[in-house]
Amino acid sequence: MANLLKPDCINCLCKSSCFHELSDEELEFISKRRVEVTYKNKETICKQGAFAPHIMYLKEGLVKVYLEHQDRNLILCLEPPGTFLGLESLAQDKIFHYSCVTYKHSSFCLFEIDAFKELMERNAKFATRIYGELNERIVRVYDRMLTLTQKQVHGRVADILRCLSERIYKSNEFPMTLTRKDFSEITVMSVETLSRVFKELKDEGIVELEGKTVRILDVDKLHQISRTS
Amino acid sequence: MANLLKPDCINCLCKSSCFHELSDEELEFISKRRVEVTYKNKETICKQGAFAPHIMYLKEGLVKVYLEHQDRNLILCLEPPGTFLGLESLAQDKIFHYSCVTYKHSSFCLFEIDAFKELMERNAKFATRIYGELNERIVRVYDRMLTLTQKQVHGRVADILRCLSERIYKSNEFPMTLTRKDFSEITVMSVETLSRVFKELKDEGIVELEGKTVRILDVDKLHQISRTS
DNA sequence: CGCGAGCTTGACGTTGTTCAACTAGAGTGG
DNA sequence: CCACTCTAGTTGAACAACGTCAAGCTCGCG
Repeated sequence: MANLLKPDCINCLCKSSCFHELSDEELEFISKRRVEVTYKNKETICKQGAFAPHIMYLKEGLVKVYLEHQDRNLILCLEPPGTFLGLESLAQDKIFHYSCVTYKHSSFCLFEIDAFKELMERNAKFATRIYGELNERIVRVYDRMLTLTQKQVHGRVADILRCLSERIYKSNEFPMTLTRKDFSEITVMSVETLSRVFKELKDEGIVELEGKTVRILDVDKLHQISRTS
Repeated sequence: MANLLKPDCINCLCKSSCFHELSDEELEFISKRRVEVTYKNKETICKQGAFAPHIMYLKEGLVKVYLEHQDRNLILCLEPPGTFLGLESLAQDKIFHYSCVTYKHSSFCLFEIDAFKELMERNAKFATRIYGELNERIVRVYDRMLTLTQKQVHGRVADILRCLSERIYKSNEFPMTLTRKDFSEITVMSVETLSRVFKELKDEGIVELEGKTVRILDVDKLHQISRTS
């Protein structure tokens, strides 16, 4: 570790805004019950059904959160840096309710689940913030459910492109780290269908998909496709 | 009102178990910021996008929670008595994130949202219980998402029948208060397809659907259909 | 140069929707 | 009490959307 200062939650620059509610004493408490881990691409961060010993905070990278179902998976959402994973395991049974896998090299802070829970019970404002995090996720999942059940293939592809552009990378141009297989899993369609939809989007000049970058050329049309399914 | 005692949260027999965490003083506090309302069948309880002035607690009845999307709706879940509605509006913007409509005559307690929130900040154990309620919902929604995106029509119908039998009515025999239209909306398919699936389930002796009662005759087969899609 | 993974393309099959016709039962008015 | 209407439900046939299968392409890599 190049940094002379032992990293901790007090001085951390990438900590969640939820932690702003904590006193220095509380930050020190949680800092002592925290470890940092990095994962390579395609590594499993947590496994559906396994014990949940910690809450995970994604500092850097990109992960998919998914349910395992027979040979197919259902991707619940993608998560960019700055999000907690495993919050669903706090309340009931300390079992992971989903699996997570990295889409690229990613680093995490892991917090002992009991310490995290204790902090929530001690500090109501912190609890409220965490509540808000979970809440944001649930509202996003509602929306995703709408996309997957009510929209046709074009709308679904448009929605995921918008998600990557607006929520994950916050730019109209972003790297395509996902393979066609990944992307088809997220949009819940076959790779072949995805390929055909991409072709149409390219032909109509709505997106550029050359090499390893995606460029959204016509945001309005993409929105329109998203709306009109 | 036949009851001589003014109804309050302290003596209420159908209050949420979350309220067991509250002191008498806190119960009195929330009781004063509470009203009771009853709705007839098909009445709208809350409207997606509108201000959320209260948290709703379903004492008796049955409601559908759904997102509005163009001319079609996406039903997020059904809720039986004993559940809170509107918890998603606590954290962020005090806007209802979904609409709710009764499926039959239903009665609610409505709690002022700010009072509810204050209670959560004052009493961490109560907050934890409410957190748990939201959490249970999110996990259930994940599962529903799996059903709707990964299973074929037979599996989806089987899942909803199981939901009604196991979670809502807790019996293998229950009244069919839903119309075919309602049911098709829940299972996300056309009424015609639903009709055909019902016919097959009847023909195979798995369920009985005569008149206004549903009787599940072969639970194992229903589970199997649910699993094998 | 050959190999293989990831991607694309076309032909065809499956699933479920749509449209239209028909049926049964409930409610209404004469 | 009966004819009439209306709605909910059922059934069949045509059709659309998407998946599957198979073949071919492209590009990086040994």
